[in-house]
Amino acid sequence: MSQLSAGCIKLLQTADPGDLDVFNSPYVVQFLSTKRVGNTNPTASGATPPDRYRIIMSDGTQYMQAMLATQLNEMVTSNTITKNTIAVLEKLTCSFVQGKRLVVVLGLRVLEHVAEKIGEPQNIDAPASGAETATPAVASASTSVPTPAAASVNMSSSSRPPQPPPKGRHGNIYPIEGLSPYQNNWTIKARVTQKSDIKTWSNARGEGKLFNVTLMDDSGEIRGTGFNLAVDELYPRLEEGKVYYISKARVNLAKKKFSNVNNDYELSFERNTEVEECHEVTNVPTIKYNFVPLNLLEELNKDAICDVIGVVKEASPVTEITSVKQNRQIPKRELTLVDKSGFSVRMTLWGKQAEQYSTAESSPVIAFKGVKVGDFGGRSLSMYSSSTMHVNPDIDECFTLRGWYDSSGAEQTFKAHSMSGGGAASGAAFNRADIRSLDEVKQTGYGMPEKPENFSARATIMHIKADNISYPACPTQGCNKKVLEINGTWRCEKCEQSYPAPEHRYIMSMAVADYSGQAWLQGFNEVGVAVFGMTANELLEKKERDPSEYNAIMHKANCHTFNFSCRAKQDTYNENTRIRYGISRIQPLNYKEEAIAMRDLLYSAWAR
DNA sequence: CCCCCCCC
Repeated sequence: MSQLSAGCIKLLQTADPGDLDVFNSPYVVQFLSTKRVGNTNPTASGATPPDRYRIIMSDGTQYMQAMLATQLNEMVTSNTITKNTIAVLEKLTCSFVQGKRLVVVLGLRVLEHVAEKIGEPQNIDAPASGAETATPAVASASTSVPTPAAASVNMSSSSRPPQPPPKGRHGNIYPIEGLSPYQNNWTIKARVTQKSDIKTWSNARGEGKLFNVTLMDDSGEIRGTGFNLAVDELYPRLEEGKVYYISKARVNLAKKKFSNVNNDYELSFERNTEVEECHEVTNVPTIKYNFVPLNLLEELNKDAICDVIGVVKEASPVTEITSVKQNRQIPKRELTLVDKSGFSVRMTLWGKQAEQYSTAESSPVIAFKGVKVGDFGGRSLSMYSSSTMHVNPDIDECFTLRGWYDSSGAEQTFKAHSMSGGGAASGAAFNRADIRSLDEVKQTGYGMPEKPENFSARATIMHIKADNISYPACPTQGCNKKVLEINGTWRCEKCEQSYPAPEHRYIMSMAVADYSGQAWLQGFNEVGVAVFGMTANELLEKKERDPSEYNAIMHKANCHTFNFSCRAKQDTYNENTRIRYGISRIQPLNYKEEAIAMRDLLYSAWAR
């Protein structure tokens, strides 16, 4: 029988995600289970997303969860890998986002099938205390704790500063990790991996301007900030991507909650701070990425920070939004990114990033570091001012994507993260672990202060409003506009066309209840299709043919329980302000799935 | 000395 790579699970669970030596080593593991997860599509809205498999792999001592890349799904469906299969992992990727490590198996080779589990492996996750609190912002964690192995992959040498002692004035080259307020007379040799816009502020304590940079060497990274005069002096001189000797800056304690740079300290550039460009750039790593494939974005939590790379399929013009909170106009631009996973996702650029984005090249590959995961339309991405984007970076992933897109990707259609393709409905994915009771939603004023809020609920239909259950809509794909009958044809004002017949679309208003109370939920076409199991055209036809059958269908729709993703939004109509609850997703209960989730919940409670 | 990261 094959020898499992004892200890590899611990390595995979603890290594720096950028440590290629760890994640490309040929570990021998045993699969304890393969489980299909997520993503059934009950609204009959068309394409089904690819299945994904979560696997449990063991080294005989410990086991951990991982995802199987979708291109390996066939190994599960064909039973090439099953429970107890022993295989060599040939390629893995690892992302680490908000305390949640995501290991994806990209390549493996089956060695043998055995009858039983080897050893008594323990769940490596079980006692993981402090996982959430460890590193709030993780994209940076990987860059800031490089192991020597990881550094050597990026650079020609794995040696660390301070050595060899550089010639001339830059005697004491310190590693960034070694900086503290107790050190003086240091010099760092670091690459600017990120430079912000110049920001101005004005508050009770005064006003001014500032900028920040992220500085990185192969020991770690640190944030540097320049205020006022230092902006004038240094902002033009520090360029993203270049390497500098920096000395005589002040080392302050970092306020961690405001920074996703993993360092206890940060630099403040002062009047006498010295900055000199360095042209001899060995030992100074370039940005390291932990790319999350676009199809796996829904594995990440809202507000997680991650790295992605994709082809820009579309780029909107710059528009301006009005930030209510800040009372100012902010330029923004939307990009649509796609990748080989077959998914597309929207990426929002802000401010200068939005304005300066070049549309000269039609479908560039762009690598993003440190972007925020949002839940608009299922999943969306947004840049922070600390995020970076690199167009056509000189890295393997970029070349791979370029080749794929030019040979086939450009012709492909892509799956969006949203269930409701129409765009009218939007909202977060259903989150079983975070179901709200209807009473809580009402009592705590979800959606109250003008800001729409998403929540998940599990509720049972009590009553469906029978009048105005649908409207005649434009049959043009994606239009959905109400059409008017004029002389026997149906006119769409938006498309400026007439059609022989409309396509009826549901506008559902229904009372639902859970153990805590009831609420009225509003839903569009997908909701009606899910509830009645037929299109609005079909339902109307039945109504006209046999009203009693229609009544029976309406009646039968009651008392069914669904998982809902809802959006609470304040709404004023006829001078009445109230909160309306829109359904962005509706899923019939899958009792097997629910039972498994409850079992897992019991197990996890028991494991603690 | 900022620390907001926005909108649909």
